[in-house]
Amino acid sequence: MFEFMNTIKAIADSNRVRIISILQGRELCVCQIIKMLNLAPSTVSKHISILRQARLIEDRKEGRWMYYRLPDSPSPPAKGIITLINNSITNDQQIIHDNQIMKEILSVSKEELCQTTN
Amino acid sequence: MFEFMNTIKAIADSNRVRIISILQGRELCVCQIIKMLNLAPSTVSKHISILRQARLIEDRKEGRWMYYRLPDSPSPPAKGIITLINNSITNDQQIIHDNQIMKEILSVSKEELCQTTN
DNA sequence: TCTATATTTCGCCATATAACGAAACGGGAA
DNA sequence: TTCCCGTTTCGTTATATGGCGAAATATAGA
Repeated sequence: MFEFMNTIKAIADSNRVRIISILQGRELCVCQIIKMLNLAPSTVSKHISILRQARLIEDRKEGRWMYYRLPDSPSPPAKGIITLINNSITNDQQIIHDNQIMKEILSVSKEELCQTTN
Repeated sequence: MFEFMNTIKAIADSNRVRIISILQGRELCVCQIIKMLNLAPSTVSKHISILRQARLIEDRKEGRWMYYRLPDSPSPPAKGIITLINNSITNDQQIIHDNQIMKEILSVSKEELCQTTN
């Protein structure tokens, strides 16, 4: 029960659902997620730590950059919830918009992107 | 997105997950749910109203009693979440205990049960 | 009508949570 | 080492949430 509730509470925030959604099939660095959500870096970092603690995302460090992705082998609750999110919000306006923004973000080099973020 | 988040937030509380779980395959009146959760009637009523507002439960009034059950035709998010709950916590200690308590509750007539609740 | 009882609503309090900015941390580069 | 920059941690603030008891509501029965 604790693990299940922990996982549910991790996605009981729309910004965290947006992070899970935008990580479908790709890996992103924190500065890209910050740009997408348009929130303060400290706020986004907190959201990410909650998702990671619930094992809904995994990380990889490369130099100064942290990359996040959906787990390669998600736990049963994580798998169920990621599937639920995908099935529930694919046609959502916000999610469609996020994907458009992400296209623009990915068209800019990371060096250029990050210097305007902090 | 709003509907999905509303449904997720509705189950982002373990007492409300316990209500959904104990309503599997049956209809219960409020006093029985109060007994099961061992919380104040006003608290349980609030939990129930949140679940109802999210269309995770339906009600039926019979005299002074309100009966609640899972929806006959749940909305897509409700269906997904109810399934997720069932798959995730069937072997949970708390849920097993709740089912035992519910057996005892159902063995008592409602008249006897409710007079000790309020 | 009046009373009793099941449930809900309201008001309050304590705690949890999301947001921010400032400061700390960690790794690359000068 | 020293500086820079991406990220995280910390402290604060505003709002949301869960809990309770008291009062309101609704209905059955005397």
